[in-house]
Amino acid sequence: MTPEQLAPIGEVLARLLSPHAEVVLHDSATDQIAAIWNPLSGRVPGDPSLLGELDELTATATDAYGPYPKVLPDGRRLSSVSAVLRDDTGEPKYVLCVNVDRTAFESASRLLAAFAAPISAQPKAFFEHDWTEKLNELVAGYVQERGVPVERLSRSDRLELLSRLDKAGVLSQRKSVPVVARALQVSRSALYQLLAEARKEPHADPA
Amino acid sequence: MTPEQLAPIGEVLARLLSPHAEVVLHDSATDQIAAIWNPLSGRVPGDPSLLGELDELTATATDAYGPYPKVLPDGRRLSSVSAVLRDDTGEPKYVLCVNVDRTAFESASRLLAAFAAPISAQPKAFFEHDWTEKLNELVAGYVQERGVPVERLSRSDRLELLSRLDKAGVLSQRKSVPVVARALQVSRSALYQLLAEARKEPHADPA
DNA sequence: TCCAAACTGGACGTAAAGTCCAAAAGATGA
DNA sequence: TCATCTTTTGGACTTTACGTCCAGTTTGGA
Repeated sequence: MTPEQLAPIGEVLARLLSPHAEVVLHDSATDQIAAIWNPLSGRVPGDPSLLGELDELTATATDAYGPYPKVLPDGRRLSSVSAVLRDDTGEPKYVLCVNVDRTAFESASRLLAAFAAPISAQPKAFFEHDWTEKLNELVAGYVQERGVPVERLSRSDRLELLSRLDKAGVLSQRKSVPVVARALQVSRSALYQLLAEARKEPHADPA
Repeated sequence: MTPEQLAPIGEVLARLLSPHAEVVLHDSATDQIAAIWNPLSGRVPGDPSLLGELDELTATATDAYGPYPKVLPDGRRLSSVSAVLRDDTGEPKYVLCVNVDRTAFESASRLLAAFAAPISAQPKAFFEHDWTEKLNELVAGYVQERGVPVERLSRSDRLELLSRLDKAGVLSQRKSVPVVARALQVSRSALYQLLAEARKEPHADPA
């Protein structure tokens, strides 16, 4: 379990709570900040952790702490939680802290009560109702794009096209496999082979 | 990196955001829920994850996804983020998801815009191609229409709702049956019985 | 309270979904 | 042209999801 492996967690939490929270990963060996996302406190990796009290932590039943209150030098109030992460031997290795700035919520909550307006949302039109239609469109589109009829598409063409179909969800439609195979003019076996390949190497679309 | 080692993170996040969020740890090997804290969705460990292609994930620059929108069967709207956790070899091993119930915030969307706004739908691709969304929308819509929660719908209500779901093509989506059954809160068997009935008597829409 | 209708969990047969392989068909280059 | 490498094919085979069925239990009304 390395900081790199844990990074997605920090990243994702920072995003979820942005801009009202910071996420800090402390290394308990060095007692320094190993990584930090969206720092509210202005700290950077390498800074001392100043959490010292790992001993306190080890006393408790669970490795989850908080939420408990904190205050920043500038007066902002925080809610904080901490998770102790242990290595395979059970030794504490990292401490992950999330600090949420409550000031925004507090002031908001005061103003909130008055406005209780419902929000109507537009259900989007999702997957094509008739997936064969979708299939046809995609195939036709591709063929036109290449100016080559299906039966003369190269292997890599088929790979690319199949990848698109897969991403469009056509293949997660019931009983679609044989139909798709016929559309691409390959055998069912070949389809699965191509599919395995297509899914391995995601043919990055320029998005 | 085991679920046990990661447990404190889940615990701590659930506490921090409680009662407005659930935290789910997916095992990408089995595509099942390894652990869940404060379940809003009623899922339990061992349930299928319904995460889509992990391959898609490998394509991206970062292992952090979201926030993106979701809807629960009961109509609550969620903000979700996901973090992909890899083992030493770089293989995806777990996916940690945090789902925050936004309904409380939505009524204050203006004030809390910063919190609720960054809902740029992006990783559409990686959660199973959105028939679950459709399912949720339809169920939520129906529930709202009747003003009765799912678990108290009458038989004929369920029949009607199921008919809609069927017409919307949800049931011709692979692996959807158990999910739909759970959404309607009936057993798989009962679902098939209802379905047979629904298909016999097309509950004529006035079209 | 009792009955009939409905639901449940599980067993079961079937049909797709996927995997695998040996042989055929195409490519490639000397 | 021949030898070799790659890809495709058809088919056998395993696994997974679908759909049916049934006995036992629950539920909602009369």
